Amino acid sequence: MLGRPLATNHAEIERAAFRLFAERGFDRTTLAAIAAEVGVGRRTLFRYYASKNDIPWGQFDRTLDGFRSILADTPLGVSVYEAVGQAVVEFNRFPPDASPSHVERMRLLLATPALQAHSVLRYAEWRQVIAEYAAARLGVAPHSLEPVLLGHVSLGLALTAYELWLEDPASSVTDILEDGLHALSRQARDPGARPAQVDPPAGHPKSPEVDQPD
Amino acid sequence: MLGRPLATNHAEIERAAFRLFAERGFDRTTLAAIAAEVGVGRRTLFRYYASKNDIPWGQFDRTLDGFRSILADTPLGVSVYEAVGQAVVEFNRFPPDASPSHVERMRLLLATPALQAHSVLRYAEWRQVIAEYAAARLGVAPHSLEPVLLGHVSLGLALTAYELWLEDPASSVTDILEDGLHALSRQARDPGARPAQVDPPAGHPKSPEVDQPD
DNA sequence: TGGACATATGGCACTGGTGGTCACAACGAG
DNA sequence: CTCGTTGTGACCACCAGTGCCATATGTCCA
Repeated sequence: MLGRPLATNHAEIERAAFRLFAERGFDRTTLAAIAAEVGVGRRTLFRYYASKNDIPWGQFDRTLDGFRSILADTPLGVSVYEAVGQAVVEFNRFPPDASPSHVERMRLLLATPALQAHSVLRYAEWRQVIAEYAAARLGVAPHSLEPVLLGHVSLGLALTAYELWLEDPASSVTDILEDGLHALSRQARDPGARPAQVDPPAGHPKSPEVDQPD
Repeated sequence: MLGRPLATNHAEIERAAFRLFAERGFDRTTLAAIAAEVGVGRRTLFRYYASKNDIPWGQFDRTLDGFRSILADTPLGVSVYEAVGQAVVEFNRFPPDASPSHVERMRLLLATPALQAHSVLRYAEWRQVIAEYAAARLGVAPHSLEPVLLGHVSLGLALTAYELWLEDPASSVTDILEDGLHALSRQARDPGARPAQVDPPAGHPKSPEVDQPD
C-alpha cells in the first residue's frame, strides 16, 4: 500500500451510525455525532459515503453484482418472467433467524421517510438490472415496454413484501413474495372475476393540477 | 376576508419557479432566487409550499381528491383490477396537444434525481388511495397483500408509461398504459411461454451487504 | 374616524447537510 | 532521509429548512 492508511472503514462507520440511529432516530442523528463516535472528522465521512442517506444502504454496488449473478445463473428453460420472479425471490432470501442487523437496516430504510425517498435512486439501478436481463432475453431494447414494466412491477412486488413483512416480523419475505407472484398470475387468468384476484393494475399520480389563480 | 391579503399565490410562484428551473436547472435554482423573482420574502415561500421539492408537484391534495372521485365513479360490474386499471388510465388522461406546462412538469419530476426521490412520498399517498378502494371492494384490510400489491403494481405501470412517454413525446401515455395493462394480463395467461409476455415480476433490492472490515 | 382584531409578511438567527480547498500526516520506496 | 503518494481534517461557503417576532394590511365595530 502506498500513502497514508485509512483512518476507518465502512463497517466501523455503519456500526457507529446504526447505534446512534437506534438511540436518537435517523433525523436527529447528525453527521458530527457519527464522526465523533467513529473518531474521525466530519468531512471524512463524505469520503466513505456520498451522503448521510447512503450510510444505511451500505455498499450497494456489491449487492447489485450479486443480483446480476443470480439472474445470469437462471435457467433458460423458463420464461423471462418466471426467471425474474425466481431471481427476485432468491435475491431476497436471507437467514430467517440471524442477521438482526439486516432487520434493523430494512426497518430503518423502510420506516424513515427521508430514506424511503432516497432509496428510489438505488431501486432505479436495481430495476435497470432486471430491464437489461429481460431485454437481452426478449431481444428488445432495454427501454421498451416489457423490460421497463417488468422492472417496475418486480420492484412493486418486492416493496409490497417488505412492507407487509415489517408489519408482521414473524412472517417471511420469501413467502409473501411467492404469494404475490401467485396473485399476479391469478389476476390475468380470470380478468372478469369479481373479488379475489389481482388484475389490471394501473397508473400513477397524474401531473399536478395546473393552478388556478387563487 | 379578515387580515392582511395574500402577497402571491401558488400559480404565480410556480410560473416564476418553472421559468428559473428551465433556465438554470432545478438544483442550481435557489429559493432566494425564486422569492426575488416573485417579489416576496424567502420565508414566505415556505407558507405556500412545505419544501422546494414540493413546488413542482403543485397542490397535489386536489389531484388526489380527483383520483378518489374517479375510483368512486367506477362501475361495480367489473373486477377490482379492471376498475383500478381503467381509473388509472382515466386519471392520467390529459389533452394530447395543449398543456406544455404539464409536459414540463412531468419532465422535471421524472428527470431530476432530487425530485424522483421526493416523489415517492407523493406516490405513497396515491397508492394508499388505490389500496383503500381495493380493500373496500375485496372486503379485506387495506394493509393486506392484494390491495398493497395492486397499489404498487399500478404505480409501476404508471411510472413505466411516463418514462417511455418522456423518451418519445410523440407517444401517448394513455396508449402506453393500455399496452401495459395488456402485457400484464398476457403474462399470466401463458406463464410458460418463451418470450413476449409479462409474467412473474419479482423482488426488490435486498438489504445491503453486511460490511466486512475492509 | 379610530382603535381592536385577525392574518400574512419578511427579516433574523440558527441548525445541519453538502462541497471545495488546502496544509498536513503517515506510509512505502529509493 | 527525502520524496512521492494518498488519506485526513480543519476552515470556509452555500443553501434548505425552521422558530421567533415585529410589522404591515386588511376588516369590523364603536
